[in-house]
Amino acid sequence: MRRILVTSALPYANGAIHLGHLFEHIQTDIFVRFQRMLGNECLYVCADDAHGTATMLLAEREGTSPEALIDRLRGEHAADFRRFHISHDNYHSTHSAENEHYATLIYNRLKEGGHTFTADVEQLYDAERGLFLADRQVRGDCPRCGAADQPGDNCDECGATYDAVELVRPRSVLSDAVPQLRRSEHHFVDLPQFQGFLEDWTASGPVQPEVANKLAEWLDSGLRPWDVSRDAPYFGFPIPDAEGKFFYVWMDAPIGYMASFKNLCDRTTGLDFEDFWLPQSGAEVHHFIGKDIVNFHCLFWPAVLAHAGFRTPTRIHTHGHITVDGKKMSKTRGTFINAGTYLEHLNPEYLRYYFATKMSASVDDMDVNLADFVQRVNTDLVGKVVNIASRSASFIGQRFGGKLSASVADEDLWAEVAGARTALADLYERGDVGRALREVTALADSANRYIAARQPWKAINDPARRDEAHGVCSLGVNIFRALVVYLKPVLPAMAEKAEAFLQVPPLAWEDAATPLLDHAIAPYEPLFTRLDRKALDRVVAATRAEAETQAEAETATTIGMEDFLKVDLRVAQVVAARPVTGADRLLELELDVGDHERRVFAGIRSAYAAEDLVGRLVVLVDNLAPRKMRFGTSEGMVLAASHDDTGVFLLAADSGARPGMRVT
RNA sequence: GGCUGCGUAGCUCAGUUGGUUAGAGCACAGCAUUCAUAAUGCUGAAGUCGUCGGUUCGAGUCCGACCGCAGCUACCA
Repeated sequence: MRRILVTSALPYANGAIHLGHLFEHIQTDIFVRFQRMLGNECLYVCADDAHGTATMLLAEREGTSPEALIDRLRGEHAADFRRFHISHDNYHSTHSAENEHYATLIYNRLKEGGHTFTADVEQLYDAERGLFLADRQVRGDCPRCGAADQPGDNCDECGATYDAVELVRPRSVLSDAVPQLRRSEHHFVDLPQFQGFLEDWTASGPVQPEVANKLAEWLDSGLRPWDVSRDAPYFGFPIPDAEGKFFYVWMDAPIGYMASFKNLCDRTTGLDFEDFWLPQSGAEVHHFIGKDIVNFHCLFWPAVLAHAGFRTPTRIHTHGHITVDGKKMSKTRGTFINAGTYLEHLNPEYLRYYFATKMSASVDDMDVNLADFVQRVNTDLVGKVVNIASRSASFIGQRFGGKLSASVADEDLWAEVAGARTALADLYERGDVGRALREVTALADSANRYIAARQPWKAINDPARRDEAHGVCSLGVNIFRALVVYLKPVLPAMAEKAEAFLQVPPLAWEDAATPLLDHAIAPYEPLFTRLDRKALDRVVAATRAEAETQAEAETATTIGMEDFLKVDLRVAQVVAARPVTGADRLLELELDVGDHERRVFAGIRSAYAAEDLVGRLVVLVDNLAPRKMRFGTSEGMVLAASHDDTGVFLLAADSGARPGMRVT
């Protein structure tokens, strides 16, 4: 028996559980349930990632304490997962006594081992809010290309990477204040020391090949020391012997896996933390993560563990991201679907099944397609697999006293179905769940073909062929039972209903090897109903509505007339327009504003051809501060309406308006 | 910008080390069937394998450039 500890990445405590979290947890849960069906000891722990500036600021905005906020969210998250049948053995929090213990212990051991140091860092400080700003919390002009309003780590326009302190005209996204440069002492883990260790570890096979390539890139370019401290105010654990310093959230987040497990051990007899986490442990540790957090799990985490006296992970299973209809999940498109919204309208097992059909051992992204979702569930699952039980069982109940035949009617077919369990187990073990489900569907096809060929509905009325019909229908039920075994990691609730129908104890993997003979079953009741496309549309509509409510709440602050009048809006006529070479989205416009002219770069090239604009009347923000761009200086802004990806629509003045007229 | 991947029928995907006419499921069309939750079976149509160029007797597969998508680029988490 293998002893296996499994984790999913910790959801962050600043929002609800959505499709992305669900994909990962469903993937993990399928692995876990499969291992348990094999008879392995498999423990599955997770937690909320509670620390960091983001939770602190969200709590402040909601007028509550960080502790109250994270408690509330942890409760919501755990409930959402439970309703999706995610079988966590423990769902803890990184803001816990266990986590503080291990974070401190690990840090101290790294320090004692000479793997840490301190150094002064110059960082931008928001004096208005009284805190240091992360790179993404500062925006300004790109120091290389001059593009306006770029984040503090790299430029979206030209792709340059830089430090936030290099930004031209920086401002804080929290308060809009101009940040000050301040010096602060930070604590580092000396990652370059672990270069050789990580090269060996990566090569020893715990990650997928694509991930190994990515890691090789980082290792080849040389590791840099890892800054693991943050200045107060910060919501996190204090660093020992360092006044006003806290552990960076990514320092204590993976340790949260250990803490959650420790918390489970403390209330479970016979479960020992050290059996799983000491270097000589014979147990396995598996992490399931998204490709966006590979660096934390495959560089920092194993290095930190190994140098603090713990074992390293057995395997890190990295998955790709989800797109919906080819695009990133989006609130305005209604595809940023929260777990709670989904559950109001649909059975969670539909989603488990559909996601499962998409799972593979690679890190490819997966496209979720709503039409495909409906079709997969209805055709493959209901139409093929469940249909086998449905079309066989009624005869067993009505004509054969609810009893299955005493022998197998077609040994070859049964051998095909029962014999698939080895290959299927291998696919589940490797994480190739989508392929496993395709195999299961193919087995269902074989069964349906067999039943159609033998026509039990005709044979049953011929006394000479009555036994044959009994045998065919009984084999149908037995094949269905084997398929339920194969699907049970994906569809635990359906499997439970099937077990009641079959009148058997909980099915284990090896039960697929032996048929039920001369066995009484219960009357058949529909096990799984079809997925209604309208219900799915309601989920999308509800999601879109939530997004709109939220957007309104964010912009509904009223302003006085005096604020509005600060904006000098003018009618302007397009004198000349041309595309900007080197920029995909920009048009350069020359505008007549009555007594003066303006040159403006407008991001409307996707919607308007330059020649069509000449002569048009537009509305211009005349007193907008000039912006230096890569291609020149833009002296104003032309007003246009836009919503998400529906397009850009210029505002126009009706005929009769003259260039230079004030717009109020 | 650099990097890791991906781009194959309307949709979702398979295509092992380059080897004959490129596969599956779904959707679609026709036929059959009626036991089954309009569920099943058979047949069919559908692809310049992102674009351009190269290597080779031979390229979906190898190489290069470009386009598109996703992610990373270490202080968003």
